[in-house]
Order: sequence, then C-alpha cells, then structure tokens
Amino acid sequence: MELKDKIAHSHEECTASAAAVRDALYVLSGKWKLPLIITLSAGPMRFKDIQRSLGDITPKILSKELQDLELNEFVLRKVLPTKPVTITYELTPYSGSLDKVLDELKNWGLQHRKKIKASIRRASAQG
Amino acid sequence: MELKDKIAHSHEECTASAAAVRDALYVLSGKWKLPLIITLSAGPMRFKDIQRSLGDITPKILSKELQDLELNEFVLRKVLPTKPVTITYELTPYSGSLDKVLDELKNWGLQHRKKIKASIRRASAQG
DNA sequence: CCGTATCCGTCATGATACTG
DNA sequence: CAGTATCATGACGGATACGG
Repeated sequence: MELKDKIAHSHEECTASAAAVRDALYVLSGKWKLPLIITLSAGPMRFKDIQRSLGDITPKILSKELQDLELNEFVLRKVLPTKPVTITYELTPYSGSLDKVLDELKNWGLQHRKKIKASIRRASAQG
Repeated sequence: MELKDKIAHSHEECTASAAAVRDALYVLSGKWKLPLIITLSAGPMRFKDIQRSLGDITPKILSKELQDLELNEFVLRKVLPTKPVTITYELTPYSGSLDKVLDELKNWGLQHRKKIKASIRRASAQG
C-alpha cells in the first residue's frame, strides 16, 4: 500500500490527517521536549539534575519546557515535604502513549541518517 | 512494556535515541513539510497548484520547502520538455518510508486532541 | 508560469543576573 | 536548590517586488 492510499483518501481526510499530524508536531515542538522526555524516562529527577543531564539548557528554558510538558500531562511535578522541599519531575503514565511515535521516529531517524550518508558518498564519487 | 524499558536502556542508548529522534524531527521540521508531503500524496503537481492547494504559502517559502524535501529525497522535481517547460513535483518512493511515522503521528495527534478536550472539560467542571 | 531577491516582524532560544 | 526577570539574538516565516 502506498502513501497516497493511506493518507490522502479524500480532500477532507487529507486535511484532517494534516491537521492531526500538525497537532502532534506542535505538542512535541521545540528543541528540548523529546530529549527531556527521554531523559526523564530514566526515572524521577530534580531540576538541577535534569539541567546537568541535558547539558547546556538554561533554567528559564527548562522551566518553560517542563511547564509545557506538565500542561500536556507528560510530566508530573512532585513537591516532597523535606526541609527544604525537594522537587522532582517524572513521567506520567500518559507519556507512554508516545512510545510508538517515539519508536517510529527513532527508527526512521536512524535509517534516514544511513541513507543520507550513502547519498553523500554516491554524490562524491560522481563528482 | 514501559517507555523507560524501550527507550532509556543505558546512557549511551538514551543519547542515541534522543539523537535519532531529533534527526527525524529536524528533517520534518517547519510549518509546511508535512502538509506539503500530504498534499503531494495526491499525485504530481505544478508549483502554482501546490501553492493554491496549501492556501497561503508564499512562493519563497514553498520554493525553500520543496528544495529541502528534494535534498532529503522525498520529492522529485521533473522538467517536462513542453514549450514553455512544465515543471512538476511528485513524491519519491522513499517518501513511503514515512508512512508509519506519519500514521503514528496522525493517530497520536487525534487521540491527544480528544484527551485535551476532556481535560479542559474536567478542569472547568472543577473550577 | 516558475521561481529568486529584499526587507521585515515574530517567536523561540539563550545569557546573565537575581529572589526565595 | 528551584526557579523568575530582564535583555539580547538569530532563525523562521511572510509580504512584496522583480527576473527568466
């Protein structure tokens, strides 16, 4: 079955597909959301730990991204009654709904990278 | 199986996953690439037709997006020896490799929209 | 018709500094 | 530690106009 058979059945369905895909990409947009989710998949972490784990994200951006993910119910913010309070972030069960998407995206990314490398090799050989 | 079992096996694999996912999102990034692919899934089209079909994309942006997609071998540009020449754009077979990704993205986008609506209803009822 | 060139506004991201 | 505030910037998308 080809792409056009799966996606572009009619004008309306085509529009609907495009809208749904764009919804998804919108929610997952930005430089950090996916890396953040993948990082948190290791378990609950504190703000500073996440920051270190992601390398060079600034607190402002991290804060914003975490809030976004919280709003979309991918991430749960927990305040532990220690003294002073400890705050942790962890993935919600709902984040599991991204499993397939993430997996497909990962697989596709891997195979695409290989393909691009091969293309470049071919192009160089030709030139 | 949970997300953490599928994605974050080890530090290296976690990093690799994140990189692959970001590769994929990078290639598909921007406001128009997916809508463009979905539009072209109806068959070969000329520049002006695509422009009309996408609604309000400007020629500069469309040109750039088409070039990006050509580079990544999703789209083939054909120059037909009519007089004056006719130029068409069509999907390559390789674009079919996106089938699964697109499908998962579409499904996820649809279910997520439903969930968000339900959340808003719940929040309103509470407040 | 098929684009490219120029200019411009907006938004995402980031550096730095600061508060509780 | 866990953030917020302020300021800066650069990429992206778009409007308009023009060239082949």
